[in-house]
Amino acid sequence: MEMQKNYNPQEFEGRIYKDWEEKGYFTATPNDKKIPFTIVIPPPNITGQLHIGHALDETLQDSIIRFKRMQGYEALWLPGTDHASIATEVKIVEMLKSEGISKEELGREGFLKRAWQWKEQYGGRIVEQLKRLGSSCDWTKLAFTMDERCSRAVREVFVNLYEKGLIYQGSKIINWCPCCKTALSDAEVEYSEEDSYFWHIRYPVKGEPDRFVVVATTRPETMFGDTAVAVNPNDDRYKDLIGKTLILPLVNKEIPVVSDDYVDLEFGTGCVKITPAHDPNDFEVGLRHNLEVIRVMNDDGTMNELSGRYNGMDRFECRKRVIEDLNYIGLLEKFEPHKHNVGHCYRCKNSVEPIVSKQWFVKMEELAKPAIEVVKNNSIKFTPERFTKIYYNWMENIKDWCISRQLWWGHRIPVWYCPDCGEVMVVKEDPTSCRKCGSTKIYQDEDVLDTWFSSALWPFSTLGYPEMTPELKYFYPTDVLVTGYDIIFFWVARMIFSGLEHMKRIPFKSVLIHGIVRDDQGRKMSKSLGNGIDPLKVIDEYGADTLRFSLLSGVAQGSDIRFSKEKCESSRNFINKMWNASRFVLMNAEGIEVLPLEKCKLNVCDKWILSKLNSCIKNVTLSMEKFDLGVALSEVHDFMWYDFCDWYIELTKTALYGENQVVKQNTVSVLIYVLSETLKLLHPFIPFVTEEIYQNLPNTTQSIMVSQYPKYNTRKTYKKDLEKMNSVMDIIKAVRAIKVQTGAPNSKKVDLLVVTNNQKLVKDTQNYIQKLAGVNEIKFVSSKQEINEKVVSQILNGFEIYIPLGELVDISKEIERLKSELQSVEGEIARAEGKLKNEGFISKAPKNLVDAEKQKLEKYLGLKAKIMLNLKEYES
RNA sequence: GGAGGCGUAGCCCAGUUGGUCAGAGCGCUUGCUUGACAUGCAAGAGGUCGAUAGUUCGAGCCUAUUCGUCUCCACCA
Repeated sequence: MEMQKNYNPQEFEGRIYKDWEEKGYFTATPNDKKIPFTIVIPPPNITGQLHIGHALDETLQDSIIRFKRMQGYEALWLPGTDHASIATEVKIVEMLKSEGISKEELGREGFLKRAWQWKEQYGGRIVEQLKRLGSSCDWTKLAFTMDERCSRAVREVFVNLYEKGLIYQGSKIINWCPCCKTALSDAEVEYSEEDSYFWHIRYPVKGEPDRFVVVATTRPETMFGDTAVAVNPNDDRYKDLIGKTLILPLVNKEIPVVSDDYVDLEFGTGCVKITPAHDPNDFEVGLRHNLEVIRVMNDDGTMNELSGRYNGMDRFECRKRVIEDLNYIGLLEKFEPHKHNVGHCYRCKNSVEPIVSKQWFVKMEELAKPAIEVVKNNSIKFTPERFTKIYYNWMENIKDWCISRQLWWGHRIPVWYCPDCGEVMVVKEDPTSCRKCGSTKIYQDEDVLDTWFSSALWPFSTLGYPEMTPELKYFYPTDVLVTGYDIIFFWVARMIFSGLEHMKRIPFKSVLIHGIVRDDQGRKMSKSLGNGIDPLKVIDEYGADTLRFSLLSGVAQGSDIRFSKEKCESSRNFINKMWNASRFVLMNAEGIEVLPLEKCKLNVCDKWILSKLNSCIKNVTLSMEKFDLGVALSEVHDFMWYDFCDWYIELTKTALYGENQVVKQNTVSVLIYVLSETLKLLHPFIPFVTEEIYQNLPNTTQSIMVSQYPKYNTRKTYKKDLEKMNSVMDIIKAVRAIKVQTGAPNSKKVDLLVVTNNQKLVKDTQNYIQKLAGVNEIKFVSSKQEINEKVVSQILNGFEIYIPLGELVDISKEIERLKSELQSVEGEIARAEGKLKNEGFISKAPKNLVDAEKQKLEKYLGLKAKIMLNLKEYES
């Protein structure tokens, strides 16, 4: 099979993926002879399609799972999608709106029908996109957070927690989104600083004309819900007011003045209006003082009948009107600009209202303790480690989790009420009648669960929980969870306490945190900026491997990465380089029987590249084990390009273009071996192209996907040959440099005079020196003095090389170079001497270091002498 | 208010436990169609590692302070 000149991914990526899939390579089954390695995918939301951030997440996971699979683990990457309750519902409502329908018009049943259609469409699309990325997911286990399996798990968990008293219903202050008309958990609120005003309002004191208490507020529209004004008990200004009664303006309601430590003397006026129904702190104050909780706002953000004449008005309109009216009646003392943080719904971005509402909660205190413990005792490790602090911070200050949502798309809360006898049934199977009185009029709770309630169970619900299936037994706990730092609270933390509570075991051993993908200017990708990158377009243009390479190259754990066209291009260039190197190897291997390495006679170059390969394997494996994929990738990249292509391939040309068939066969065999091993190292990162090339190698019998990952072998490091080749390479580089610096034409071949006591090495490798450095004839001389003509020189470690000037034109440049070299050598000498003169260094530094320094000094002194000698000669 | 990240070549970033680590890529300069590759090859230029002080025989790496920048958490009405 003929390889094309340039790498062209479109030709093979689709075909290869299909082939893998058909052969069943992605499927993992419990196997006692193998060790399991499991990753569950962070299920993408079915709200739309995959973005570049997903591509990063999936590429990391796929690379890890492919690595482990090749290492011989029973590697399972379990795929799936998330119903994303509120996010999807928002999208569907938008879609309906464009059709001119509201969700209420459609009704719950009709709405859910549309939602499932949506799920089919977008869920399917996401799966296709994952496949195009090359994801080696076990599709036979594809899950969805609302499928039968996961729903059963949700039901089981809810009932268990309820029966333990860890789920309860209560009226508390929650975050309410008036736009989505649902409660939100604390984590679902995003705060941002906004310019507003601090309004100072006079509340008249009852029975004392012209006396006012001035309260400062940012939310005057909630004043109708005020049930007290609080002052600090130690505030001398207001001591006499405590216990008195105030008249709430505009509605002329009587409210007391209470004292509470919560009030800060320094802030505002020192008097705080207390609105228990609309502020979390006020709610607490209200509890302490037994205050009435008066809710003045409707679910949609309009004012209700308790707000008097403002009834029905939107909250912001009401704020404006209240201020105007207070001003009109002279009760607005003043207002000043004020910046404060306002909470917004993480889905629709509208500002949320703290509101008292009856909701379902999970009691967190007991669940959090063991979840903290498993991280403290290292059962679960965060990479990078600094995220453990963020985790502790959240877990240690956690409040009860509001899990009910006033939405339709999601897991409906498994609670049934009996209107006849008031029985509440929390059960695993849908009941048809009241278990107490037998009434059939029972009805189910209208609300659904927070979408994260089901995601929290993902590592075990997908494997069969509550049933102890063979899969659950074998693959749980999973090994690594790969995700962005943005969902540590939403998801990672909740999976940890859920796993511990329901499985009695951690859900995963380590958490690999990555950052977000930014654009080429370092900006976050966003719809408003329009700077989003569609991974599919990148695949269309460059291929999936290039996309993957770009995402992985330079990923440092936990930090954000930039994505740019330049990056894509340099990734593609690398793959193209590798492609062509392979093409070279294959062209030369044609018609030659490839020998196993053991039967090859290895020369110094072969041993050198094998040693380099060996240490590359060691380093790459080490980095992979640490999930440091960026480092691992750059390690193979460097080996492939700088060692294999730039040096080894060039070195083999003397053999390949020579006449000796045995040497040729040996060389081809080594080339094939090294290439094949390198392809394996690269396969987890760029699976398609490595497979395509691998299939073209002679003697390939299987897919590279299921081949064995290269292993480090101490016997395959040839230390002496490494040293020899370093010398040879030094000589070649020196000759090249001299030629360039003296302005010799590239095509011009030069003679080379060498002073050395290691003539054998030069003789053994003279073919390479001649070919790679453009050298004509190599002669040995005993010393510089023996040379009669004008030469340019280079002093190396153990070698002095001289090139007769001949027609080489410009030696002034060489003099310049020598001078600057002299300068740096003198610098080194000064540094070494300084160190060695330092008593502290001699006595306290390790001995080998001191010795090394002494040797260095000697070496540089010798170098200096020779450089000066040469300089003197040129200048004469 | 609390916590954390980052600040190294023109740009974007690597630098494991302090001692050949001052590095890669892109860009730049010079020269090359050298029988795999111009998506390439060869040779170069370019940085007092944000600032200051300290610990140490020795600091990009440790400590303190400071400046700049970004992020997360809390949310004093």
